[in-house]
Amino acid sequence: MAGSVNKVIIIGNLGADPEVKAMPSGDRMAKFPVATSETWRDRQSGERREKTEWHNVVIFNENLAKVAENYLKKGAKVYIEGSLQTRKWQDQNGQDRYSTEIVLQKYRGELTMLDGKGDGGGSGGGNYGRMDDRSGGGNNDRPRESFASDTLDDDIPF
Amino acid sequence: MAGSVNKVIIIGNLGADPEVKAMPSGDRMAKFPVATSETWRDRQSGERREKTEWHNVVIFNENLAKVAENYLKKGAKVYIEGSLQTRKWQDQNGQDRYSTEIVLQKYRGELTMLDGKGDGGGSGGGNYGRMDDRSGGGNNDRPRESFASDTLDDDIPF
Amino acid sequence: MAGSVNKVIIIGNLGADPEVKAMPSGDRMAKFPVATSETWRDRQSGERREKTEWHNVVIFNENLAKVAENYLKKGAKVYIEGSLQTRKWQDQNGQDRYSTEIVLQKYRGELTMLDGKGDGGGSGGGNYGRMDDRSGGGNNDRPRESFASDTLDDDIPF
Amino acid sequence: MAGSVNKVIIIGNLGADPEVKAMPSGDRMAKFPVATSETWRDRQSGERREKTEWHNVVIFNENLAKVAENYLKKGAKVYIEGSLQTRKWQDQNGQDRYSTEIVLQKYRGELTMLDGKGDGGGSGGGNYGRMDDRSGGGNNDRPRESFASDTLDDDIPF
DNA sequence: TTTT
DNA sequence: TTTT
Repeated sequence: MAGSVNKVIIIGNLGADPEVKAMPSGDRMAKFPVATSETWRDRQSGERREKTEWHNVVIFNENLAKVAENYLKKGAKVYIEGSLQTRKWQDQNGQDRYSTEIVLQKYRGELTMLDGKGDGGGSGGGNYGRMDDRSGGGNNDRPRESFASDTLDDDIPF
Repeated sequence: MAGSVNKVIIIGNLGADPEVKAMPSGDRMAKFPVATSETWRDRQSGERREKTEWHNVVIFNENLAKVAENYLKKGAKVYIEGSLQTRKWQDQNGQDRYSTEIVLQKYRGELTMLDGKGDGGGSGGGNYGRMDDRSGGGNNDRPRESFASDTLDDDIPF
Repeated sequence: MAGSVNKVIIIGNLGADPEVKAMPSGDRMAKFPVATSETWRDRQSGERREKTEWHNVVIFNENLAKVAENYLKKGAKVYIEGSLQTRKWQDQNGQDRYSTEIVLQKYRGELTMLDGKGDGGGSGGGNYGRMDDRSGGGNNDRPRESFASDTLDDDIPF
Repeated sequence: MAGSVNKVIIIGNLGADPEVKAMPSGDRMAKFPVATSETWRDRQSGERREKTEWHNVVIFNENLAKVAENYLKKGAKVYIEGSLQTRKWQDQNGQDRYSTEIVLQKYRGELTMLDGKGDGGGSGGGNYGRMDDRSGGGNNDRPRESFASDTLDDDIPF
């Protein structure tokens, strides 16, 4: 279908440390749950109420998976931009089940840490602020920090 | 949780006519599936491939439900902005199941028709472009078209 | 034009305290600058580089203007969702000038504080997490905290 | 600054054919204006009113610039995702002026055509649906249609 | 299972 | 003028 868009933006907190696995290709992937919630005051009772939504975030992306592995942990607040995918699987009884996930594909999606924890000292220490992966296809073995140099063109006179 | 965001933006086509029902409150709700898809050329085989994702859209909103009822049908292209909600239900065997939906709450979310049906000229021709619901609480029985008058302040000198 | 969307999402830090003014209607408006920036390492020199972008945020919204007045100050990190507007004005020489702003209209837009500063104590203290204004037209004189009760329908069985 | 986001999403119509130029690097860039508008009915007079906003879109991206050159023309409806940049320049009197643009950097941003020109059936019909550029650094001289093969990983078992 |  |  021409002309479609599938985009999810969440800001929330990790409910658990990321699980990181190697995929058959050798690339790593990471998964973690993120909670978003809304609070409001019930009109009738005046009581405070809260509704929490849990999102499964799956990162198929070597570089962002490393970032998740190294910098994210339970409780961290993140900005995540990905797309929705519903995956079909079979339960133990052989019945079809479906899980909807927020997926950051290779070269797609963004992950930004929102905890003001800074860059942890060290000179020239890493800035892992906006971590989207546009490092390009092929072998990009430079450490993650450097690939941001691919994402902004510093030669163009705006 | 303070400081969370839960936002989905999709552009896609309705896979079926909207189902519209009255809720216990008397308000109408509408549901319909929307497909988004991506196409790419397989790197190995050179073949064109496509992956379609289906999204369940649920509108808890009297006015937008009417819009869906009156203007949307199978095949229509729409812009939808809502939030993700995973709903738990029991299947016929009493087992827990989960469905993730894109929900447009009362006073939240946007629905814009993208089919170029336009207003085709003519005076006062209907423009149903951006249909978000901000018609306010309480009884708003004016026809949907007029409630946009609540959403932009025409008195403010920018 | 049917079918258009005009949406800006920024996460950044206030460069100054909000300016709040009363409008002719008596409603308050608020303005403040927000900085976003990107850092990367220059491919040639290996030096760290940074580019900061400044955004003028203008809130035409009694409730969110109050929130800005009471809770935001220079340095605060915020999530802002609004729309782009370019405003024409005349400079001292009578020449046309244009300024582009991120505008949160009445009943439109969102403002979320991302500093983990919490709810500042007090019993049942306010949760000012997601602050979008959907409080409806007409007289809504309840304090800001309560209007969130309009934005989520707690009667609907999901 | 760690943790910032600068994102604009518009759906609107081109006000003119794209201007395409070669940059010093040899890459092409494209520029075009896009209109978004909102209509509403004036609360007092009952008259229909409309406010159109013009956005300058600038594409610093060889592949998307080609797409713009080859497929977009005045009147076309597009989905654009980019970031805000305010550029400083001097007018003929040497006075500083500022222009705010929606910029699609190299390897960043999305451009999707929303005119229902579709692929109209037929085998192998062109699909130019989602055109974001993630083709990677370096020379990517394959025709634009094929670079999408870089953007989705067809080897990963979801 | 997070956070406020 | 922010922030890291």
